[in-house]
Amino acid sequence: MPKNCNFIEKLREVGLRPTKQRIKICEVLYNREKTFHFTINDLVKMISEKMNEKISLATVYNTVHAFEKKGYLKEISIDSHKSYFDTNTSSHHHFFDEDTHELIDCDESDIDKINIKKNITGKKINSVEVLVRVASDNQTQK
Amino acid sequence: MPKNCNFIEKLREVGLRPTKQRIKICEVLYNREKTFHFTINDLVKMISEKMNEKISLATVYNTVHAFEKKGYLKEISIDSHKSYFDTNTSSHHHFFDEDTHELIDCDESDIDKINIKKNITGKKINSVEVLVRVASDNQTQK
DNA sequence: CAATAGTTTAGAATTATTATAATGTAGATT
DNA sequence: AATCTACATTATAATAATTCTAAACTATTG
Ligand SMILES: [Mn+2]
Ligand SMILES: [Mn+2]
Ligand SMILES: [Zn+2]
Ligand SMILES: [Zn+2]
Repeated sequence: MPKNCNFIEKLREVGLRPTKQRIKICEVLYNREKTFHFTINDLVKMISEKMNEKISLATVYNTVHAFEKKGYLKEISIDSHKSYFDTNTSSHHHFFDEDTHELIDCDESDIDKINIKKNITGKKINSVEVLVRVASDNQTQK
Repeated sequence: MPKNCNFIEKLREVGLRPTKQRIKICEVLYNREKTFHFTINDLVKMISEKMNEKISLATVYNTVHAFEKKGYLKEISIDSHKSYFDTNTSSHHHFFDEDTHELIDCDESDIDKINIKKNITGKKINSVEVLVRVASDNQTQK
């Protein structure tokens, strides 16, 4: 965790111009110990809270999608009503807390290898991901 | 597959009034051999193609969500840009064809039992579902 | 220091979904 | 069968998320 990660270089490497807005977004997203999950709304709030300047919503959308295309971010679909993004771009599974609507990572090593007996002819498997929906234990004794 | 399924009774059983709109939606959804996946848009098209009368979009939304709440339909999240529904309400897995954006069922029996080693304290598992993303085999030799 | 290609921005446009409120209807009551 | 009432449908308006637009700005190149 270098104090001042060189996001300029990182951005250049993938052909994105290191503008101050993109560097700011990089800082919010990647200048931390652990990966995390966020919605566009979360990100906009984080930026406006942690920084003094405001960034246009369009720029946030554009940059997030540019990062997604470059493989810097991963989009997670759990709730069709919200778009979640993940700074952990590796293939992994999730718990989704239906009480808090929180996403929690689950490493591939936390789940035994998944064996799929069926296959689709002419198609190749790109990813296999598990979504485990969880909820509070005490409200289940109906 | 009775020719004229008694949707009126079915609707009454769960406390929904059997209006002609709901019966029409039932026919489109359940008067077939196999379960299937659809978006609201698909459903509206199906109704207007198969039937002569038009049903208000609001009614389609309301009815689909009423059915979902009653457990007659299940919502599937794969693509945050689209809401898919499933007339197969049992717990099952899916293949998602990234070329055609088509959802294909995968029975629980087609995948070996999934063993989750991690658990979230205080939380109970509600469901474990797998999403297998597939794509054409020949475009993968980049 | 231009010139240029790429970027940001505010605001408009689009799309999906939900809310509203007036009208209609199924089923019960007389 | 006429009337009543709660629930439904409908057209339309409102909202929310996302994308588009086109003008202003800026990082890089020469
Ligand atoms: Mn997207
Ligand atoms: Mn829904
Ligand atoms: Zn994750
Ligand atoms: Zn299905």
